[in-house]
Amino acid sequence: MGKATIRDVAKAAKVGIGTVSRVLNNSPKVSLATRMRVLGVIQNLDFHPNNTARLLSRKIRIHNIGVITPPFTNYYAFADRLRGVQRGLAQTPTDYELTLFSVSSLAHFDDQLALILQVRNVEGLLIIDMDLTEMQVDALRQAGIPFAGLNHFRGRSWTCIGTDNIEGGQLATEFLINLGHTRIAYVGDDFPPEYGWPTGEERCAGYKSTLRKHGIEPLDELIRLGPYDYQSAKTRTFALLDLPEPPTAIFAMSDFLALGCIAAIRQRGLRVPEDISVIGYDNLELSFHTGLTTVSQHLELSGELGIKYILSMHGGAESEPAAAPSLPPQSVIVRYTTQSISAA
Amino acid sequence: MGKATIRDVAKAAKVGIGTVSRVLNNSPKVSLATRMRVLGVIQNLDFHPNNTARLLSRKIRIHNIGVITPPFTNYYAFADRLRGVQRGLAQTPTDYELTLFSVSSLAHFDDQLALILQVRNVEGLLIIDMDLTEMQVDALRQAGIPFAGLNHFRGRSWTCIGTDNIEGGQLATEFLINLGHTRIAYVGDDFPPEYGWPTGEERCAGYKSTLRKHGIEPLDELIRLGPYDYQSAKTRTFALLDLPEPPTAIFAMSDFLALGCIAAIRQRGLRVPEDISVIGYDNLELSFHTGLTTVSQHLELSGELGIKYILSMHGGAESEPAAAPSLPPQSVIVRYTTQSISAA
DNA sequence: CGATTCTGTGGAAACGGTTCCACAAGAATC
DNA sequence: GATTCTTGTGGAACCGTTTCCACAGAATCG
Repeated sequence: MGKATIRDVAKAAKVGIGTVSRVLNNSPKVSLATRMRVLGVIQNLDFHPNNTARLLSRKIRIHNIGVITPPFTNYYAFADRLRGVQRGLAQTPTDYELTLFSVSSLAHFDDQLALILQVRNVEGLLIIDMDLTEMQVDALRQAGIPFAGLNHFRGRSWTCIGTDNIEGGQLATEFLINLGHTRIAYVGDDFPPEYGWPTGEERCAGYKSTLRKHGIEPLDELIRLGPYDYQSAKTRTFALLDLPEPPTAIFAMSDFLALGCIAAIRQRGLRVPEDISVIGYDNLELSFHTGLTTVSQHLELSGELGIKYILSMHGGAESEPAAAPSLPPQSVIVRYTTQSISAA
Repeated sequence: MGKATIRDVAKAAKVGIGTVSRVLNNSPKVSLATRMRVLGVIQNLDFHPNNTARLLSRKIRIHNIGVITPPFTNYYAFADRLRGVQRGLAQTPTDYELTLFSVSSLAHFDDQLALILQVRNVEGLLIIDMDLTEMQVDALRQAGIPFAGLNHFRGRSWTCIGTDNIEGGQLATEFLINLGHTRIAYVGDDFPPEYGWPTGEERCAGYKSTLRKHGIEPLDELIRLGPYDYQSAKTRTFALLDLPEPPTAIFAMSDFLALGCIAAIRQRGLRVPEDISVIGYDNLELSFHTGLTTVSQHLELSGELGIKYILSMHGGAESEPAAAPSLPPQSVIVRYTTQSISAA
């Protein structure tokens, strides 16, 4: 059922297949009577034309690039990357389309990837903020689909376009230390996080190593890990504020969580940055508007470079992949949520 | 050229087409020597398999819904809507994919639409923040593609999922008047705006009618129209502040512009809301984080209802379109950028 | 009234892959 | 040495449309 073809329709309406096709395409050369009869049969049989056959017959080739997107928390980080992808695509005069696959869990990601591999309806793949297993990488290579991750993970054998998270963690921590802070808390996600990406772990490692470099021992009570959401970041910040000796600065693993921290601090009647400094990570467009000090990781640019990389791969020889594009160095964008401890 | 088929490859490699297909699909039942020879020929001829033929032959049917997105200003409004679309799709257990078409100008929009109609690679269409001409509507209906606009325009013959902009304009203005303001400025886009949507015009109409209802004559010097961008909103706000008698409140046509207004006011050393109140329109997630008072227009929900509407259309009879879903009434979300004039 | 156009219509061939059956030739088995 | 099994291969048939050519019958024309 539901598998009616144009031939079934033709038979049922006692016309030729050409006539059915003409009706479907609103060709004027069909008499009204015939047209009505055919349309009736189409309704009856619940016939839906198969677009694949249509495209094949018309010799239309469609090219599209898949974009795999993580679940919905921190949507703006994804949005900033996607904007870059669209911008990059618009700058290249090609007829590629963008197909969005959204993923609701790690298992679902695996399914989606398997489906994409099987159907192969995509000539390139951009994977936002998710990690790949070696098996998945092999499968992708096998299938000859150019792909890149939009993010950065250390030591991966595949192209990741993003900035180094350990370095970024060091940068943020160094910045706070230079401001005179020594009691610096870290608010981030669990290890291993739900979606298997080591981003938070790396940023935290950068935080710890920098503290040690300056002779400060990282304290467990100042490192608050948990689910990656706004509410939870608030809760963990409250816990920090309840400490006998609260931190004077917080490094949040992302701007999204940083906003949760700030909300919690203000809710307690404390001021940012006068009482506590907060630095985030991402430099979302959102963070410009909220005046958040943060580490810029060139989200939008990563999307733009990513799509261009994919497009460059597809034209030519797949044996020698184009050099992975690299982003400019990340840096601390100083705004209004951090200040020197001596100024307090 | 570039049009090599599997048969060309077979001929050139002196093998059967079945063998070529087996090489392409990594079937184990091909001897190494043959495989290498075929791969060589594939490289030589620059052969790329036609995926449409593949899908047809494998009897795989792909269903996708197109999403047309406006240019890149105010990307977060689009992102909030898109998030709703993805959420709605995830809630429905179907195998639809989402294809993104981005549009860079009105002419480009027309081209894109024509292309979509011609190729018909899409079984439903969600049009974000763009208006359609009657011709375009007819063409879409003709093609039998269910579609909906994510926004709201008065008196359109097609389904628009959004909240009424005149009402919203009234709501915002009424709110400011109730706070005691009488010198209320409006900052919005040009009429007719670049992309042909009357959103700004309608909001401004609501603003004017509400002023008049309260016996206040709208003043040209307080109505500042111009390009839809952040910088320009700042410039226009500076002009308002330079007036002999500046406004005590500003109604910005969108949260995005409102943030520009606020930035300008603060840059002059004035305070929001103590010196000037600002209300926006949209209730982006961003606006929650910036503490902006605004009119909620249920952006995310519009996406969710939109995709569900499209999906419901496609299953059943196209003759009787499902009732267009309607959003809950909009309301003013009071945050921290507005206050009573007497409190100053 | 026969020749010519026009209007609808039927259906074979084509689009470019996959799949399945047939089969050759060498290897393994008895 | 005859039989069976295995491995690799060739190519027809098929997927579901569009398109083009052929053609019947009605209308128009000289």
